[in-house]
Amino acid sequence: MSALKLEEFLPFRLVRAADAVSLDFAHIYKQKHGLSRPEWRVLANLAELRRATATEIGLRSAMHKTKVSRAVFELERRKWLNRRTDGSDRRVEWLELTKLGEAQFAGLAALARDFEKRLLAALGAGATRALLLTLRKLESIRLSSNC
Amino acid sequence: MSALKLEEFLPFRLVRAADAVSLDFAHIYKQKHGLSRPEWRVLANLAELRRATATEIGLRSAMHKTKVSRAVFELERRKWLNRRTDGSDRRVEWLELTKLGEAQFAGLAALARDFEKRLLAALGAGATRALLLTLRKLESIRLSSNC
DNA sequence: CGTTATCAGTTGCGTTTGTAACTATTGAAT
DNA sequence: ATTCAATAGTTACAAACGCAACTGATAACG
Repeated sequence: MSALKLEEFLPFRLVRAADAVSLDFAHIYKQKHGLSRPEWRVLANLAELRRATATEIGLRSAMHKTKVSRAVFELERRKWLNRRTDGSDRRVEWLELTKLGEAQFAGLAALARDFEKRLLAALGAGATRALLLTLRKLESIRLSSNC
Repeated sequence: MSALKLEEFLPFRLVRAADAVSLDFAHIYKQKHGLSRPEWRVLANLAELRRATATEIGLRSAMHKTKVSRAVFELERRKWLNRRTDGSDRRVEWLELTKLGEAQFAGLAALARDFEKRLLAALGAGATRALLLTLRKLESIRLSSNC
């Protein structure tokens, strides 16, 4: 009657798969550098953007601003990034990696690309492309009526 | 050099999409019944299995046993489920939904199926099937060397 | 201008989480 | 039989989290 097949229910399956894969990868940056996931994300975003604000990073990676704030604080403490207040709007702080931060990231990025390569090999190029497309579609849909 | 395109990096994309979809759905059971995600999961598993142990539920939904333990406690407090110690192995506790629990679940399951239907409509049947298959493949792969 | 709203980012605080240690029970080994 | 390992589940504690309230700064509007 009220049957709901959990194994075919996307919210459930997505979270379980995402947890599995991301925990698997998290093992790399946690083990090797003691980074948390928010810290890894800030690092990766900053490596890609060269220069960004905390808000920007939060938007791109769907992280709460307090998470970003704390991750930035920790990376700054490690001297992996530095912040500079914007000249024309002193609310804004521009973040960028230090030489040290870039170097640390380079090592991690190599591991990430390797991980990526193995995923691609396991799934196949077509399925991977299709997956990325489907994920984008999923993100663009807002189904329940939460504001 | 050390470029890593985050938007094409699966661990990142999977988590972000899963967060979006599951938060979207979580809105339903949080708003309507004040359930947490672990609680919802225990409820759904139990509705499907009719009878299960906490360990079993933890395995099926990849939840830490303390999470399951606390969710079970809360659902028992609400009298949505009851536990009975196994006759031949008194370590094991069999869980099952009460009439109340089943009734509450029935309402939620209807909303879940509706949510599911809208997802299916948005993605298409083929893409949905492909997604589920790909997710299964992802879960079966263990890439990094974490034991 | 002066008031009010808005925005970037931080911090206080209660809640949720995972780790590790614990209880209780059963199975295995000598 | 006695000891040791393994298992189901709970609990204590510290870390991580999100919300709401805050500071400081700019923009918008009368």
